[in-house]
Amino acid sequence: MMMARSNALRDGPGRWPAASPLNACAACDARPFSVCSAIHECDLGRLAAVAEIVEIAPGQTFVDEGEAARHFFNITRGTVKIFKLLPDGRRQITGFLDAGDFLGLAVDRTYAFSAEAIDTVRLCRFERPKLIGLLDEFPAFERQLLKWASHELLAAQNQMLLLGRKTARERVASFLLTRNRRRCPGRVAGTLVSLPMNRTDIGDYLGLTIETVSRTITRLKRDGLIRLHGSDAIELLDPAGLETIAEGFGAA
Amino acid sequence: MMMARSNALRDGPGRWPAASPLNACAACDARPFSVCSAIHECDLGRLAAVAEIVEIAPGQTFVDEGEAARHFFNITRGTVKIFKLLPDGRRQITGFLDAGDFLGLAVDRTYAFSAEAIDTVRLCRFERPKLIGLLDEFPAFERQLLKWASHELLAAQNQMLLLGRKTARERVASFLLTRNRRRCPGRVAGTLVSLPMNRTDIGDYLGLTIETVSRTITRLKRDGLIRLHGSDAIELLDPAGLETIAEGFGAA
DNA sequence: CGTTATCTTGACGTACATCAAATGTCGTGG
DNA sequence: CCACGACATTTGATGTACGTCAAGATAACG
Repeated sequence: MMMARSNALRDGPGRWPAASPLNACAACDARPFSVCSAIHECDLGRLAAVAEIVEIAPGQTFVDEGEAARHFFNITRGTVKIFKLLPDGRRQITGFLDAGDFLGLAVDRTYAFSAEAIDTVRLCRFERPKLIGLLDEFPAFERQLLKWASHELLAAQNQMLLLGRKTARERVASFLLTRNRRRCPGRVAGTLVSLPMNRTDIGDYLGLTIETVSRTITRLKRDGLIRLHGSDAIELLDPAGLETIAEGFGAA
Repeated sequence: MMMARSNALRDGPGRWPAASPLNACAACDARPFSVCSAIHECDLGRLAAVAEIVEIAPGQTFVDEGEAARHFFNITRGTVKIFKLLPDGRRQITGFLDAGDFLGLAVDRTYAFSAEAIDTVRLCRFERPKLIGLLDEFPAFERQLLKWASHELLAAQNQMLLLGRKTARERVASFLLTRNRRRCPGRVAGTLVSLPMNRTDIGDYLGLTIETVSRTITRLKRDGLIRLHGSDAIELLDPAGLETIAEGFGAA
């Protein structure tokens, strides 16, 4: 069984600009690939009016499982981890969210998950009633949100397959490929995967221990499939080979 | 590693009534607890016009992973299993759907899952463009669908926690409780859980083998937590005790 | 350059998988 | 009603992938 981990959160709250300038949304780097893209440029004022820009320090938890759900979030910079805990400290990370990702649907009055910033995160925070009001006003926005939910559901099913039926090697290969497919602002399409999260996080995402993750990465390296650039960036030397492993053909 | 299973599907197609009477939706048993409840009684004709009532024989697959996604579905009777396969036959069941459940969101042009009837299933089938047209027409319907997607997302996160971090005993206890919490038409709220799916399905849902499922059930029985009524119904003798196990307090 | 956290590597244990066989269940037909 | 398969479930014996425990090796940092 797994040990509780040190949840070393910096207790200083992030900066919380009291109000967003009306053009904040227009200037947002993340808008092109976020749900907000559904709102026409000329209506961005309405969106900005209900958005509060918040900066979260690395390691800071900004959503607590079980708390009354008061907000939706849209990540505009950095990476967030979403997780659930068992009483003895076992943890399952159910997703990593990057710039452009929307957060807060998996809720039933109270949050069903916690969320913590991995690096410095900037996000837009929406009070739930206000955002829901916006859905009434902009049907295209609601449609986009439904699309996002579908996308997340698809990812969740893939993750269930991974957690329920894949080997450690298949899990790590899948993880690296999934990470590589993300639009990371400032990264050209290529084979260098940046991993802002640490090995413990990767383990808790893949249903493995840190040791197994480390050993598996070492083995992929030995097999010439990847190369490490520091411990937080991995180059995919043979994406096709990794794909074959990830999809479970290794055992066929 | 897991073996490919006998996918004994009856190849006879189900009955496909050519058209639905206009009052079909008004008479539907599943409407009160399905997404269709968002459409007002007086507009049910519009819904019925795009719904095709289909009956699926036990064991018949009616959605194939990778096929072009042409339909949405709403289950009105029976139980369906949703699953993903790996090339060597390993299978992960990502959900069981009962009357009132909606199916078809986790899609990206092609279906990301397969769906098979467990018992005799009756469902409403909607061509995707037509249902999407209905969303434009009835915003409340779209809202309801977003709510359903959120609900599914929440369930998916719980399942990820189960698959990634729970023991076999915790998984089976969780499964029984989740099954017991469902609205099963014709079942009074109580402690008798009906299991239309077989042990192999349960194993593939919980990320375990059939043998482990069986042994775990036997042990829960020995411990006085459950009692078997045949092999497809289980009585929860101590729901609170099961809850304690399911939530992982056993190891705390 | 120590100090400390993170990552890697090694030795060993275990929960669950695999392989194999017995038992139970149910439909079918004599 | 009972005998007989065919299949699902349970039980048993054994294997193994990954977890746990314990050091080292590296990297981050003042």
